[in-house]
Amino acid sequence: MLPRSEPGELAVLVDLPHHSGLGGALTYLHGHALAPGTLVQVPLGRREVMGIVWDEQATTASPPEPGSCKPVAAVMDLPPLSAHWRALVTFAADYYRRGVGELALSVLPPELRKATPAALARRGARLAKRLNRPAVAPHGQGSAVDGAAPPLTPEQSAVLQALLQTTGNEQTPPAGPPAPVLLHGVTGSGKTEVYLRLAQRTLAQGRQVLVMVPEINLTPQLEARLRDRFAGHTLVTLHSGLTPAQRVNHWLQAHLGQADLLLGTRLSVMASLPRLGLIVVDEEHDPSYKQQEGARYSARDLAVYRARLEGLPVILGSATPSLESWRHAQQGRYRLLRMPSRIGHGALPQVELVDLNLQPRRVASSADGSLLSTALVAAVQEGIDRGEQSLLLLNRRGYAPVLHCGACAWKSECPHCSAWRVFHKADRSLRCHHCGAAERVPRACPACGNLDLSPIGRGTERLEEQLAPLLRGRDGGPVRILRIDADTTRQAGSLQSQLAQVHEGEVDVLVGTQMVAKGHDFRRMTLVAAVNPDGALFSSDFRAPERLFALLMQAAGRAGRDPKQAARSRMLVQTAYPLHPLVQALRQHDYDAFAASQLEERQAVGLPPYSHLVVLRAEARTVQAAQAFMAEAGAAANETLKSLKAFHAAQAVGGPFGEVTLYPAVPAPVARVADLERWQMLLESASRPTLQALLRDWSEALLALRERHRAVVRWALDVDPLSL
DNA sequence: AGCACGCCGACT
DNA sequence: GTCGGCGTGCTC
Repeated sequence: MLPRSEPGELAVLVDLPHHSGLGGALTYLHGHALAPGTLVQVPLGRREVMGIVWDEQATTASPPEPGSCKPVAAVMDLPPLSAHWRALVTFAADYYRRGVGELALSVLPPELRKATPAALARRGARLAKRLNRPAVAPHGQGSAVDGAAPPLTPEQSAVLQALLQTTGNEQTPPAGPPAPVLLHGVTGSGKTEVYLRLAQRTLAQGRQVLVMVPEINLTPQLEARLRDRFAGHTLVTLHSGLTPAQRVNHWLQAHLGQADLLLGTRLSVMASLPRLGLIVVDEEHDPSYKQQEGARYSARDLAVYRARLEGLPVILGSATPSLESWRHAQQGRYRLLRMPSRIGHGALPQVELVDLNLQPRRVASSADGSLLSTALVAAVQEGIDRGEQSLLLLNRRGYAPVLHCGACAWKSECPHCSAWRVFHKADRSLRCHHCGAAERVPRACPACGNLDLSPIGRGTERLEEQLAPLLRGRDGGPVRILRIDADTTRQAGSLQSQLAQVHEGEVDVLVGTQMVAKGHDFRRMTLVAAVNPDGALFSSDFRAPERLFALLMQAAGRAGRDPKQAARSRMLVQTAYPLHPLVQALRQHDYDAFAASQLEERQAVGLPPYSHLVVLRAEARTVQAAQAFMAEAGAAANETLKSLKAFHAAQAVGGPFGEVTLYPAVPAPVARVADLERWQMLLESASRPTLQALLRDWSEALLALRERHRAVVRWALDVDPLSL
């Protein structure tokens, strides 16, 4: 039992990395007690930093010498962060193996962390002034009121009816915390209206609503719709695209309870919402909910945890649920509600397979045999002739993925990465998509001087170029092709303006990467084509098929959104594997069949959701350094596992001890990036508690390896990794 | 992580 | 003679 702290001592979290040895709270002095969750400024070394008063806890490291504690420098005039918020942060830090202080401070807006009490007071005054000004309707007439809700379809009614039973209502409050709901609704089935109705009820109860989306820039319609429907309420957004000032203002409005709705990306799951009453996670399958650096949390999983913690309803919505959520629903841990039909008479587009094995006459082919089939070109032309639009999907930007010398077999290898540099014709450059290194395309082969360098394979640039001469515009003029990918949308606002062109009908054919497959409501789109999806069918990444299926289902949803055109809307899939279960399921729009086949495969080899994974990733200057670190880390894991087993046997309590499999360290799929060798080691267990118990001890042991492995530039644990 | 202190090369 | 490279170490 640790001695109780002296009166006047406070536990305060500051942003120190986990490896500093000061992962927990530090002790500071203050004249009187401060409520946990209070923001304070404290001296730390030679600087002054933001800290959060924390609950007294046994893990608080005692100061090296009594009497060496410094006093709190300033107390921020802000309501303390709630016990719920603190519990969420504590859980996330523990589960994802990060320092509590590091995590807690990292989820505050950066501008808030730099703020002084005076600056915060100024901001607060400005926000209060804005709040007192009456909300104004679009044309300045009186207070804004919420917009009218459209009538519900029978399917929406049924789902809402079921949901109201789950979430209770004024007359019959629910018994116990409501189970998470998985809303499986095809694109265009009207999931959003269900969210809106639930939000309406929650707002009417005087509570806040959190709506999460994968990427806010890709779904401007949702924000517009929420603002329109809830014009009488305050909506704020939270995402990394905001200016620092906007971000802190929006965060404060949520924290102060001034905002009724928060629409945001994954980082908003950690927002402070004192009156929170409902969480919606739209497109719950989307990989962008998983943070890929720092604390690698899954915002979807944390949303479910937060809802349970606070006893709130949470709705996960998707047309192609993640297999994790799907399994939970099948096991009855989540409640499954379904919306299988499209609103109005809109049918999902007819999916037609173009069997590349049966395509002898290639309209355009490139060196590696990838091609544009006559069927595809004809379908696009038909659309143009009717004044409709087509979308061609190719998940590869640039002109060609590699440049090749026919004389000496030189290839455009990146000098810093184990990857090819991509040929970008637009600016005549060779660019590495991993480290960003760019160089002008050489005139001649750097190895042998041969002048004849040929591009191999095809990216969006080349597709655009090859397509143009094969099509003619509606009035006999040139066809209007627009390419949208990360290269054409680098500038701020360019994505919006390019999308506007499509909406205005100034484009016949849209060529793009997956970024155009998400969410956009293209009214004139009647054809969607997947040009070359086969790569993902046999990828080494076990989640590649799941991602491909979601992408293609989502892409299919882009076609036929106008019910008048829905009947003749099509999706073309060029594939050499027309009998592949994924392709067959796609053809039938059959998510259930796809999920069943995938789950069967996953179960057979013991992959998620039938097991839980943790990956240790490390980057080092040399292969030897990476391997040496991995060897010691692996030995430490085995040690930890052994003592854990012994402890479990001695205790002779609890359930059976879950087995943990430790796989040998292997190079990452792209083994070298920016001159750093990347290695990884996988741990797998069917028992999450066992894996977590192992992780708690192992991660501490890993910290001790730091000094002896200075050559390892960085390493990190990835709990529940999305890609291996 | 910051931000020190701490010892060795080219310059106002 | 100083400015500055990043190695090592500490922060209640």
